Amino acid sequence: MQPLKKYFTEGLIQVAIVLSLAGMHVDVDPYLPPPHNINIQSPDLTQTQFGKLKNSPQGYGLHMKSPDVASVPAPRLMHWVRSLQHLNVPSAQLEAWLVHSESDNSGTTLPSLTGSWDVDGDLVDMEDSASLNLRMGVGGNGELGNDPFMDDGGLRVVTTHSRNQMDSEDGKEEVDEFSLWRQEFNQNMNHDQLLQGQNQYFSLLNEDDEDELMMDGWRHANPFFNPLNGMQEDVQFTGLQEDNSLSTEECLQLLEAGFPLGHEQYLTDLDPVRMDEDPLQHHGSLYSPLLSRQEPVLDLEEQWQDVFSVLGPQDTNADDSLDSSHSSNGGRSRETRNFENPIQQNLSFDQPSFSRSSPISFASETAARDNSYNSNQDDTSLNVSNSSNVNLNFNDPDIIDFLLSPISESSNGIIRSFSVEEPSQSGLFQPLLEESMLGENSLLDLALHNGSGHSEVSKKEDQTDSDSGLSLDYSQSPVSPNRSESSCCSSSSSVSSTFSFPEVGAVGYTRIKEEPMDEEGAVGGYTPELNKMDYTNYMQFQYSPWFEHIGHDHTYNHPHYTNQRKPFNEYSEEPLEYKLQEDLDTKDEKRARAMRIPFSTDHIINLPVEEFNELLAKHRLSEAQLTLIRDIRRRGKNKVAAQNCRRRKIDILQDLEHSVDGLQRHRARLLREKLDVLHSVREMKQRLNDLYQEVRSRLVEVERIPCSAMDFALQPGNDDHVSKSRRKSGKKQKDKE
DNA sequence: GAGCGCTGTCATCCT
DNA sequence: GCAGGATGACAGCGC
Repeated sequence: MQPLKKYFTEGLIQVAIVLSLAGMHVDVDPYLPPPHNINIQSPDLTQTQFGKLKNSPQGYGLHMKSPDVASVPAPRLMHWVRSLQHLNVPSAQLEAWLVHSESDNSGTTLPSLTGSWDVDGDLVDMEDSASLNLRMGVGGNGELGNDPFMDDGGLRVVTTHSRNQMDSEDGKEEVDEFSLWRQEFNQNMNHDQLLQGQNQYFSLLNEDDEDELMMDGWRHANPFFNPLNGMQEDVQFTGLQEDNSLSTEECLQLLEAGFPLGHEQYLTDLDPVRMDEDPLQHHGSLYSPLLSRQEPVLDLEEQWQDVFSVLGPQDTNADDSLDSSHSSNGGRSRETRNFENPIQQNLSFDQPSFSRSSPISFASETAARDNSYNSNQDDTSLNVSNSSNVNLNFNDPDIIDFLLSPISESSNGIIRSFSVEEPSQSGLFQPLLEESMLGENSLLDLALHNGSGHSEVSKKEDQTDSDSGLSLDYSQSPVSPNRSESSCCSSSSSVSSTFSFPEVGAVGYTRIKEEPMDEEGAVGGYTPELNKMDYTNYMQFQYSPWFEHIGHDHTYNHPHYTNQRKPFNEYSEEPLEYKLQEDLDTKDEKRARAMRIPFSTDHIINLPVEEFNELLAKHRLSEAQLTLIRDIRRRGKNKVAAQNCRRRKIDILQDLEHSVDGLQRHRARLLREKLDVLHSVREMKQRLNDLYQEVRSRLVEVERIPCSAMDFALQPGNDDHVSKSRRKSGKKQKDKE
């Protein structure tokens, strides 16, 4: 049995270390020796030290090397080992340290302070708030993770003690030392490792895919993130007073009598193995109804991303908060897991979670690992939940009923430090929300206004789009470089018979879209292929998802758009003699007539090179005539090219206008979605605040706990700040007593 | 007459 | 090297 024990315990430690190094927090405290003579690699020393501790009256449950370990069946150990794989921690949690009781009814509890404890209720270890915050915020909840040695297969006794009581205890130095060592270990190892993972995650945040993943996972897990100040709204439910506690009986009564089965499962039936077996059966109820489950994931993700993208500089804070929360969960790898499976993330009860990543979490300060509720043991307090991944839906009336359920006066237990580390959102968030929404409303109005301004353009484009599908036969273009010589004359004839040119002179490129075109695509020098070649980036942008592509005609070299004032058949069917057209003479025509050029300018310009050369060869022309003919041809072609160029330029501008129009519409839509999201967030915060007030009032009424409204106000700031405040308030309370 | 848009032309580069 | 397309620049023209 001893080898088996050694095998499993060492294996667990190794697995935990490996997972921790991988950025996943695993509470290895119970597996490690006290601070003195630390030799992690020496299980013998560890066993010795903890065996020493175990022998002490306070050593109960402290060390995994205790004989309890040996008594743990191997399959269960294997369960624990396997449970280490489940590191998904939801971000949206409400953490609370609800119930601690002691068998001897001496139980005084400290507000949500973690610590070692003994079964007799004697103080073993106590950590101050700072330590608690460290643990809870950066991974201290690992103590609430799986701890096989805290698992006796049944109910867990969760006891906390005031520091005063702790100080009054004698013979606890050794245990205190161990406590300090654990604290240091958490700080030096877990915290550093987690920070390292956090930094690694920070370094990856600039990547778009990471942002998407982050947003995706966070969107599911953190509906209470404040997009305005970018702060994770750390909300912790902690006790109000130190000298009150919620008795185990009361908790059991709560569960037995009124607490709904579903939530009872949340709070008690948290066997990781069972959850692992069928996590999906829980996920539905674990999701916050504040977020529409029916809304497509991509839609929500898009909205969240849009919101954060619009928030601008606040994104940094948001990222910080996110990073803090996520990194506290162990780094990137863990984040990826969470994002990949937000459901599992909400269902992984066997892994520690952290308050910073848990804006609203509901966790009990318990050392129990199986989170099971065993009513057969009467000397234990209710392990309300594992600190991990128990999400309470505060819109759920069952949850509210549970929180507001009467607490027996005979109870020696109490919900302790029931404060919320966030000021009333109506006070803090509301102005920010209003300001943000106001600003974005202005942006929205502006965007809509701009969009309307471009609507005319869109209409024009839409109208022109009706013509966009028409184009001319490419092969029929007289200026087409691909046009075969054999088809030149015949095709030109057909073209000339098909089209008429009302305008004299060059056809204006601004009128290009007013003419019908065939469906054969672009013609001439400016082909779609050329367009793609020349404007690759533009076309890529044009075909972007949000860009409503409107086809444009680029058939600039179509004969219709060329400077053809005469039918093509005039030179193809008639003799090549110069035909005087006094009314239509251009400068070149006049020059040609003056030089007695025997061809029309159209022939000179539009004939293919070979035919043109043949034409020149057939006639005996002087050098001046030849030069003039070549100049006419060059200018004519250049004129057409210039027209095409200008036409193309206009089309590009129109396309850009369309792109701007489409982007503005897209932006307006995003702003509307953002407003919707902000509205939802505000509603959620308001509901949460109302719930806080209800809880406070109920506590005042039932428990007669004097507490100020500030104790139930959401207060911003880091955990340390709130914890210090809590600690100070606790001292004040003691002083009053 | 100035301003503006359209057009033609030239020069240049590139294919 | 030639032909021709593309394009910026300039000028002319008409409104």
